[in-house]
This record gives sequence, structure tokens and C-alpha cells, in this order.
Amino acid sequence: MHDVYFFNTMGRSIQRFEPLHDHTVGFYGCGPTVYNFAHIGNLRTYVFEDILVRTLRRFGYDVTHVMNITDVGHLSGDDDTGEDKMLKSARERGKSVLEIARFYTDAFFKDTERLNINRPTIVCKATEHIQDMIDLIRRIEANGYTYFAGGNLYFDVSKFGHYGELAGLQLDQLKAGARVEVDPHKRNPFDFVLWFTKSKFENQALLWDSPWGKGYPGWHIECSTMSMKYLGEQFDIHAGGVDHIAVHHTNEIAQSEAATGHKWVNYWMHAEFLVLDKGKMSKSSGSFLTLQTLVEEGYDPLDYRYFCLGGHYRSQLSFSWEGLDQARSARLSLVDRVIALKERAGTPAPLPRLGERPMRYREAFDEALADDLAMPRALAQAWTMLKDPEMTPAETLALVLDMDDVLGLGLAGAERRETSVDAETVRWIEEKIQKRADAKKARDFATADAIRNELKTRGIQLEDRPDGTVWRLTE
RNA sequence: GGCGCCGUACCCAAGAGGUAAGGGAGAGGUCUGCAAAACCUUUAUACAGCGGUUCGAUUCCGCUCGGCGCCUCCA
Repeated sequence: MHDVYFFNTMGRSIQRFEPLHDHTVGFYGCGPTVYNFAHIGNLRTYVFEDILVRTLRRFGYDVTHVMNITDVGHLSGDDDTGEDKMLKSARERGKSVLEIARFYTDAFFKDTERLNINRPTIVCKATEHIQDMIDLIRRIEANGYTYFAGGNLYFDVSKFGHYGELAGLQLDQLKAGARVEVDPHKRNPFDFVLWFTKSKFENQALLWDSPWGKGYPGWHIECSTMSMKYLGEQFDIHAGGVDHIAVHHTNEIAQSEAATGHKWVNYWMHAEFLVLDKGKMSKSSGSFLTLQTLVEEGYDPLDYRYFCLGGHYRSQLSFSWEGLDQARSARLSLVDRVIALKERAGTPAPLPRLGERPMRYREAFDEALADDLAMPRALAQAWTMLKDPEMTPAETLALVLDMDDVLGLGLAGAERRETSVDAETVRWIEEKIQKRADAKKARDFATADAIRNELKTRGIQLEDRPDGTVWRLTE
């Protein structure tokens, strides 16, 4: 078991991680609202959470990772009066809410899979936990934190002593309503809805009976409900994007602790945004890139994963195609090295038998991870290790594969892409190589170079090595 | 109006009160008929600007300029 330090948003400081129970970790990561594709900014956060889980597991913790799928309750508007995002998307696309949810949930996991993001231990849908939410709301209500107004059940933030602690909010200094019209039914602008009853959605799906009338849950309650259901009323880590600090997570804390009467989450971790030149990536500004777009532009999804690894999760990372190109070059070079190591070393050296020098690299790599997931430093360690001439190929291979347990770049499965070329093409290429060899032997370099160029235009690069000519795909 | 972050070489990006990781790109070299690949070497007297604290700051403090995020659905 390795000591780990994380930056806890609660308290805004690096803190030593101490799990509630020994070797187990309960981790809840806010999942997607499945009304549209995830964009690469969203995906950055999931890469971060994946690194977090992989790191904890590497250090010996048994992690239960829970992720929600928001398929109801998340409103599209700037205030609590907007339409549910799922309903809106379904209406606009002429599909049922169920179809929309299934489609985008599948798309989401297809993306995360392509990024080598491990599946959470438990994936739970909001719509399958409505009764649990109602039960939790009733506890909050029984404890006196709610009021009913205008058809909605509200959480009364003034009853919750340290509301806004996570975000450092001071209620009296916030200019609530400066940019958004405040719901007139609210006693306090920061009150939020636990349960909606909206007659205008009477004939639509996503309505459930409740003690407060037919309606649907507020967005925040699902995370409180499902996290506690699967991880217990107090658990270790809750993560998400920085945008969730001030509202979503702040409200989650208020309602959760109002229900149970005790502390809910010990460590809060938030991933910074992926930003473009003009600011953050968002669906409304039109600068909305999906992983699929990157693939269509010729990138491997793992190029994007590598790109994410290049920046610390608590710093904004600026996306650019040039940056992605650089990530691709670096990743391909890494893969080439691993392939070469496999060819030279055969099987990796057994980890326990590695000597002092390799183990120092491993320790440095782990130190970086343990220091609030310093991936750029961990990556730098990996590169330095890869270039160390004092190490044997078997040692280097063993270590790089070991590190890849966290990096998640699929290095164990790395192999020459040439193996995917069909036999007929291989035969054709080999004939060309033979003809070129003959030309070279006759010192007819013009012909030799012509053949090499012909192959090059077809994406096949020839390399003359001491023991003969080999070919490889360039794209 | 409030809260917070950032500004490091051509690009991305770490970092530490004592003299700047790593990657990409570039340059030179070895090898080669020439290439490619690989390997070797190389690329910030200095970390936006100006002050202050200090024996010493790029790293701490203040101000200025510039960029960004949150306070409103949002990873």
C-alpha cells in the first residue's frame, strides 16, 4: 500500500488520502446526461477519473467505482424552469426518451471504451432509482429542510448551516439573479428543487407519482441517492468537472447531509476544463468536438488519451490540432519503442526480479502518481526510463508495461500494424522489394528509388537495414 | 459585483526559495548509394512586466498588463 495525496476541493489543499475502510475505496464519479454525444472536453474528465481509479488500484486499493447515467431531471434552462434535457432532445429528434437515452448511453460507453477508460464497477440510471430518490427526499423533508411552493418541493438552503462550503460561497455576497431571473417561488435564490410537478408535461413520459404529486426529481438528488445506495451514507471520493463545484456538488452535499445528519463525502476532486483558443468547449458555442470527429480526422482515440495525459488534471488544457498532432507523434513513438522492445526482449522480465535501477524508476513513477496524480511527471519518468541505456530490453519492457497499467495506452497489445495487411498485398510488396534489391545490386539507383517512391505514395515506407529491407505502414 | 485559476523555450507542458522535467518540432552528426528508421549531440543566463521580502526568487508578497473559468444548464 502506497501513500497517496490528493487535492481536496473541500479545504482546497493537498491532503493525505485515508480511506474510511482500510483497503477499500468508495468512489462516485458524476456521469453523463445522455441527451447528446459527449464532447472531448467531457471525455477529459472521464480520462482523469480513469487515471484516479487505476492509480488507486495500482496502490492496492479495492475500488468500487459508481457512475450515474442522468436520463431525467436535468433541465435545459438557465434556471429551474427549463425543460428536461431528455424530453427536449427526444422531442427535437422525434424519438422516445428511452430511445434517446439508450442511444447516447451506448455512444458514451463506446467512446470511453475507445479511450481505454475502464468501465465503472456500477453504472446506475436515474430513472431506475426514482423510488430511492423519493425515499431520500422524504428523509430530507422529515428533517425540516424543505418547503413546497408553486408546485415544486424546494430545499431550503438557509436551514443548512454550512451551505456553500465546498465552493467557498458566501450567500450574502453573491449577486444571485444578476444574470438569471430568480424563480419567484424560492425563498432564497439558492434554494433548489428536489421534486418538480409540472402539468405541462402531463402527457409525456418521465412522470412518476410521489407524495408531492405527479412529477419528476430535481437533478441533484440522483447523485445523492445512488451514491449512498451503492457506497453507503458516507464514502471516500466524489469527482466531476470543476463546473459542478458551485451548484451541483454544493447542492448534493446540502441535501445528502440534511438527510443523514452527518458527513457524506471525504474527498472532492475536480477536473479542469479542456479549453479552446476562445474558451471552454461547449455545446452552445458551436465548438463541440466529439471523439468520433477526431477519428474521422485520422486520429486514434488513444492519441487523445495521450494528449490528456500531457497536462495535469487541475490545470486547464488547451486543445489544438497541433497539440493533438504532437500527442500522436509521441504516442506512436512510444508504441514503436515498445514493439522494438518486445522483439528484442521476448518476454518482459518478471517485476519482482527487477534490480535497483529499474525499481528507482518505478518508484519515481509511483511518487508522481501519488502526488495528486501528476501525470505529466509520471510520463516524463516513463520516457527517461525508456531512454536509459543502462537497462536491459527485458527490464525496460517490463517496466513500461507495468506503467501502462495506469497510462492505459494499450501497450501490452501493441504490435506492428503491418500484421493486418492481407497476404496478397504483402506478396506484392515483397516482389517490389525484390525488384528494388536487384536494381540496387545493378547500381541502378534511379529504378530503386522509383520503386521506393511508388510504395511510399501507397503509404508503405521502406527501410534498408543491415540484414535486409523491411517495410512499414506510414499511416 | 463576488470567488478562483493561469501567463515557463518554436509548440504542448512539468517544476522547485539556491539556479529550469518530459514530449513534439528544429539543427548538427553517426549510419546509408541516397533515403528512412535508429542512435548521439544540440535548442530558455532564465520562467509576462514592475516593485517588495530574502544571503539568494522564476518559485513568497503586492501591483500592472494579458488570458481563462465559476457564480446560470454544462465535464
